[in-house]
Amino acid sequence: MKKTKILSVHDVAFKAGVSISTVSRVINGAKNISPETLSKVQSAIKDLNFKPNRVAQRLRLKKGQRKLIGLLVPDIQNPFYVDVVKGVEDLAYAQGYAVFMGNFGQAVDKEDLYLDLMLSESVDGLIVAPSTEKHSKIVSLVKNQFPIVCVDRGLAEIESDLVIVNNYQLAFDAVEHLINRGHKQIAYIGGLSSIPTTARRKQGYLDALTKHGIEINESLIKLGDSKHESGRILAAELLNMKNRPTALFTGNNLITLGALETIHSRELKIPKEIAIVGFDDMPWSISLHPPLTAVSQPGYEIGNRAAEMLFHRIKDPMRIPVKLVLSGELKIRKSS
Amino acid sequence: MKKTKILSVHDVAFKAGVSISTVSRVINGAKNISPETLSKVQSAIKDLNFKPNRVAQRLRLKKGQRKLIGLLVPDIQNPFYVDVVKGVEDLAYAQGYAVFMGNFGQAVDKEDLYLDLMLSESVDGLIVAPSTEKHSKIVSLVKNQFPIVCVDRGLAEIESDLVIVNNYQLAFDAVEHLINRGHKQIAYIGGLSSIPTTARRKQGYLDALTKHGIEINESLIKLGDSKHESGRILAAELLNMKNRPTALFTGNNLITLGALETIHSRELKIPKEIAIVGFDDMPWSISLHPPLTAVSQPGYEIGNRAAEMLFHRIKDPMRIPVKLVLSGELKIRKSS
DNA sequence: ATGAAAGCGCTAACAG
DNA sequence: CTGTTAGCGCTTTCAT
Repeated sequence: MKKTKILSVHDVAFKAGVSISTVSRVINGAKNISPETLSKVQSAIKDLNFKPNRVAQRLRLKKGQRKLIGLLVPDIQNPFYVDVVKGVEDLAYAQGYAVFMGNFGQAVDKEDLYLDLMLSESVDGLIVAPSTEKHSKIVSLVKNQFPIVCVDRGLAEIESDLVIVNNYQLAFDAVEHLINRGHKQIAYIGGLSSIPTTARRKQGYLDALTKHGIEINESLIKLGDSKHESGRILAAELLNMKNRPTALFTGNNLITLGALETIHSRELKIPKEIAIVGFDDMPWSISLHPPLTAVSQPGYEIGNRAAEMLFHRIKDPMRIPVKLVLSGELKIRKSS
Repeated sequence: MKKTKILSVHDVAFKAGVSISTVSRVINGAKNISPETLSKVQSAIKDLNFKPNRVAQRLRLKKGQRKLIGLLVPDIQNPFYVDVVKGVEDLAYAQGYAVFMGNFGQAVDKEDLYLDLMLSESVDGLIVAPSTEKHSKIVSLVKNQFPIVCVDRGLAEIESDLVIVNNYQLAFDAVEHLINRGHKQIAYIGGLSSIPTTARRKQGYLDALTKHGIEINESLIKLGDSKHESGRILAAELLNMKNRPTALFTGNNLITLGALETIHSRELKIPKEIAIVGFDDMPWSISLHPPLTAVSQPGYEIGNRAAEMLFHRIKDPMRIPVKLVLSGELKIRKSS
């Protein structure tokens, strides 16, 4: 039950018989230290099991040296973002960075709040999936050269580091695939209309239809909020139509799962009675009934490269913005 | 492109024509402030868009007042923990706490590292799912009255706040259900053997078998590492046996999904040729082929209550430890 | 090669 | 009711 006192450089200095600045020097691997002093201090640190207080360090250190980055994702329930998170976390970890994560669940006020939180925590930089293309806070940060890299979604009217996939083309391919399977009544269930990717994917859907001379039917386009629930409900609306679609193109992971729930609850046969291809692949897509045809995005890779880019930018805040487009893939399985 | 200077209480004080302590007072909602001073300072804060630096605040504040908690989860890829995280985050957010999250991917060294990181970040308390029942660092923290609440897994030889489900009983029920369906060759695919829940669930499995006079067959018990991959491989081993099991009880989410992948790749009919019930339910269990019978744990609730308990403990570090057992439920669907 | 001292931005006595 | 001052634990000149 003994109270573990909180140790400071003073304790180490005392134990090693040196000054606190010397302790600080060995912590930070300064070069001009005599071997004896070095080992004295090192063993004092080890004996005491001393760990420098990161809060104090961060307060003292300046921009770009604090070894902390922020990561702001829209929805941690979405497996795609989980992969992204893992991708950045792994690289950060490997480079000695800690990551402060915030999950804003598509709520704009929460997004802002987290943004403020991270700034107020003095992060060296930020990885963000902006909820809209013109998020003013984020835009002004990049304008002010604050290190930011965007993932999954970019910013309008300003260049920033960015890692994405080609949403438009991927959606186009997915829909064209459906058309090639003979479908003409193809519906699109998208996420929040304010989210850039929603629009891109929708455009891909639209253009694929147009290219093949299929008339756009607005009632076949449903935009919800990117969550499971919304996929479930919107799919139901679609399936309730007198002239209902024969195929569904679902705009993300969670929407797909929600739509699937509706389809199954009505015991519709996939793909006979209703075909479906989803944006975002999942580790268990193959275990679904039937195995799901899906657009696979390299989430882990996205996160990884984003972290890499951020570290570069932290080192050089003025370098020109880099836009990295990673490639996705349509995985054709049995649902289409 | 203008450089946004970093603001401090000084700037606000200057603008409002008061001293920094007054500014600090209004930030912290002190009571003895004249109305005029208050409004002067408030508008200065608003005009400048000043946000106090949390790093400095935390350095200065003492234990229990820093409004930051740490959350350490084993595997963010596991949907169960995602729910827990959300549960914690939502309550923390509502109470004005920030949460520093670490995901250690079952790697003990990473777990330790994150633990150190959070302490060194001066968190007020910690919510942890300890990788083993006798994690020495965690044990010694609770011994030293550091506010900690464990989720999903407890500690041996010491009382601590704890939120769990009755893993033993739930596993027992699941297996008994399989027995009632006529199965005698029931296999168990568990996670890391060092994880407390793995043992509890295994014991439930064992006892259900014994109760019904079914002999334990050690070769039907496979312990892996709690991940998708391991479920896939272990299920394959099981299905390769000459005298293979007719039913699988899978120890968690990811293992279930992995096992399902193997089953489907061999085109085995569920539940005819192989039945399966999994520990952990998922939002899309119903969309699997066939809908999965699963033990449902209230992840969100677990996180929520854990956060609640932590806030209590932070306020009163000496109070007696509380153990909260939430109830789970066997959801019988079509895979068994 | 090492120590003394200033200061990061903030809060909390202590005065008045 | 408000201002002055002393640190929180650390890094970093500036001396020596």
